[in-house]
Amino acid sequence: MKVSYKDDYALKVILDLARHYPDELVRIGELSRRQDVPRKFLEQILLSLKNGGFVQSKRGPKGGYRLARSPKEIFLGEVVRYMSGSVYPIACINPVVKQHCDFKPRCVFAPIWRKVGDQISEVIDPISFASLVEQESKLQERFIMDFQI
Amino acid sequence: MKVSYKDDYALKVILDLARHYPDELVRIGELSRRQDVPRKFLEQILLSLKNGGFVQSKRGPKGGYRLARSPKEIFLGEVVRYMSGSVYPIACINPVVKQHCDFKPRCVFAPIWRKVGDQISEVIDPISFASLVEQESKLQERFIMDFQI
DNA sequence: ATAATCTCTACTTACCTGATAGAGATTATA
DNA sequence: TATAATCTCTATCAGGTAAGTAGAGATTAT
Repeated sequence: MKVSYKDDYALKVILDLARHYPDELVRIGELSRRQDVPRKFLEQILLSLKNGGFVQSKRGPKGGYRLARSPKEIFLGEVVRYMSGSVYPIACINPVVKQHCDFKPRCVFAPIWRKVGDQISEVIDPISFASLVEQESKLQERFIMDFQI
Repeated sequence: MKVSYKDDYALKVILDLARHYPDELVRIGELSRRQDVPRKFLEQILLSLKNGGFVQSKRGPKGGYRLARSPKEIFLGEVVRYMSGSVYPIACINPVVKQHCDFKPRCVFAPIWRKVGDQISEVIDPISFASLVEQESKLQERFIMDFQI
């Protein structure tokens, strides 16, 4: 797994939308400004997230984006897997990729990479965007406290 | 972490050398043939592994490569970290890379990626190449058993 | 002296990432 | 119903990285 800029942008944008869930539609322009993502690039990312079933959109004036589901039901693991394709560190392990190495039955590395992928999943699968929003407001509080002291 | 072809080649070659430790010098040509790695590419990889202190070389007729240390003292984690630079999934976490994102103190993702990297380390750090050789011969036995039955 | 080996640096090719461009479709509202 | 604000879609581009190739050079056993 490698978290590219694109993936990182996607996560930040979903987190932003999670903060505004469920009331407001958020325009691409706002997301682009707040999250510091190039606008035209963000358009593509949002399109992809829409196809992935993570966000919904509305066109025209007063249009914008919002999450397709509650932030409680969107998990970091899902999004990462959708954006970056797999959580495994090598292609031969990814079940989607047909590619297989010739020595497979006797390869001592395959089980290790499988385990690595599984460990990654155990970290990121249980984390919901609702929990991240909560986490964030705690960090924010502490930040303000530190500032006042 | 992403295990590229180059990284994968490096691991296979070290495993091959571990099998021949400590007696024999193994020539690039043999390694290239056995591990199915393009010869000129392998030359570069071995040079890099030499600079990393993993292998030693001898030139001239009867020259070749061998491990610089016992396979018991060479661990998967070391080699992966040396070859692919870092075990963390995103650059802002890697302590070597100075790059930092502006929102750092309030970023809820950073601790997650840090944890992912740490989990990866816990999987690959304790695995020695000696244990992989052992593992491999067990697999080989079972393979022959299955074949006879 | 020769041949076999490793050493070093430069180059090439293809693909991927991050980003930009611009025309098109939809919708609120004056 | 005209207009402007929004999302939608596809093409293109620049730069970097991965994978691999090439060839001249250094060392050493015999």
